[in-house]
Amino acid sequence: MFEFKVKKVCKQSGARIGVFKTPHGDIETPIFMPVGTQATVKGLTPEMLHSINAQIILANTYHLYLRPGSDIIKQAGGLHKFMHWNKPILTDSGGFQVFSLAKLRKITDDGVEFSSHINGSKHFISPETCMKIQNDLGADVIMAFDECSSYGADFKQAREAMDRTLNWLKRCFDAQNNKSQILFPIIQGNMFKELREISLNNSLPYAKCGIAIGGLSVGEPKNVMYEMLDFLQPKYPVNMPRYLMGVGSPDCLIEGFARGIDMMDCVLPTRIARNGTAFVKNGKLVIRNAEFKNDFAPIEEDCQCYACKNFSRAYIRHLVNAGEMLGAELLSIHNLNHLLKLCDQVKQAIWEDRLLDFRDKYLANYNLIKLK
RNA sequence: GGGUGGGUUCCCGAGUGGCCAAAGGGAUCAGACUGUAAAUCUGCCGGCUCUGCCUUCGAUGGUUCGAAUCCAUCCCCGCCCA
Repeated sequence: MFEFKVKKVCKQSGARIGVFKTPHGDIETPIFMPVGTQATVKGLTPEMLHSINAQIILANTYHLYLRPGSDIIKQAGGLHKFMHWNKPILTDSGGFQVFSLAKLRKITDDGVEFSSHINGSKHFISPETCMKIQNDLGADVIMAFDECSSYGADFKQAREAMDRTLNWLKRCFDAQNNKSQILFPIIQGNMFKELREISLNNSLPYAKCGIAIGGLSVGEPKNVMYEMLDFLQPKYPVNMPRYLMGVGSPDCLIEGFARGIDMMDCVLPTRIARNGTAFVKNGKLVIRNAEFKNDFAPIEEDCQCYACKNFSRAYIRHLVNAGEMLGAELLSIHNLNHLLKLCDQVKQAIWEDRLLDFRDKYLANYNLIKLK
């Protein structure tokens, strides 16, 4: 039911164009995946997501398990039906929440005991229960339950988290027998190449059609992340998608794809949208700032998204500053569209074997916004 | 006309002799945000030649070593009575 075909490898970088076949449709890679943690990409209806050509979205095991409960979603007929999204879905395992909600949990080899961030209630998630929850949710791609060590962790801590992740991976693999879902292992190992390599090699037996790189973009300098991706690039199997988790600023997207990554996700476009910022080709515009109060041009002149075709910076700034939800919505549409269009440009550059030229040109203009 | 409550830094509002350039909130302005505890958070928010100085709490004058705070007069505003 799952298959990945590489259709083109960029001679300049090794970046790939591929098609990832899933039960809910084909995904053309490289692709950016909007994040919809709580079974909704905040502010956008599925129709809006279709209109910007979103191909696959994320949802989150931890959050949906706590609320409304995976039983409810199972009862609804699965996530796709529940949220009216008929294209592919990927559910993250909750491993990242174990990391980001660190104060609320206790990790043992068996699993993670944690207090709900919503009401403090006690819960326990093991690799097995994580798989059960993700089975109930019914996403196409499901993620292994992993432990993400924090940036700055020493070798021993990183090693422990990596070992545990591998140990848990085997258990996830054994517990997962739903043929309509594909399990992605997650490579950990913090900033230690040696550990990353061990993690990758030991994950491969369980990687049937996809593998993920976790634990990056957790505070380290970008160069450190790029170096790690460079290190890993020649080591992945060719015939499966590679998913770099949680990375998605425009520059990182290009740099990641250039290093052979096929899929990325990130909350950044929708989060900064809600906080009044728009991606544009040379960086970002803090649209809530005073300089836009009488700027009646669209966010981006040549952008074809709904927000840019119909509304001005001044209007969107007004909405954002007035706390009107439409402001966040329009910026979210724009930002997601911006990243998805960037994927198209990357794809085009790969076809034409000029991805590194494209990257260099893009980065030369990035962060060079000087409007006034 | 009589009585009464009140006028505080852009707004609301605390402060009733020194620890007050003045709590708190809002607005404004700016910054951050990368597998979403985020429509959140942070900073700034009288001026300057900025570890100090200057101007400010309706106005003016006074008491005091010292006043947004006490006294006097005046000017506004709210409420009650006539």
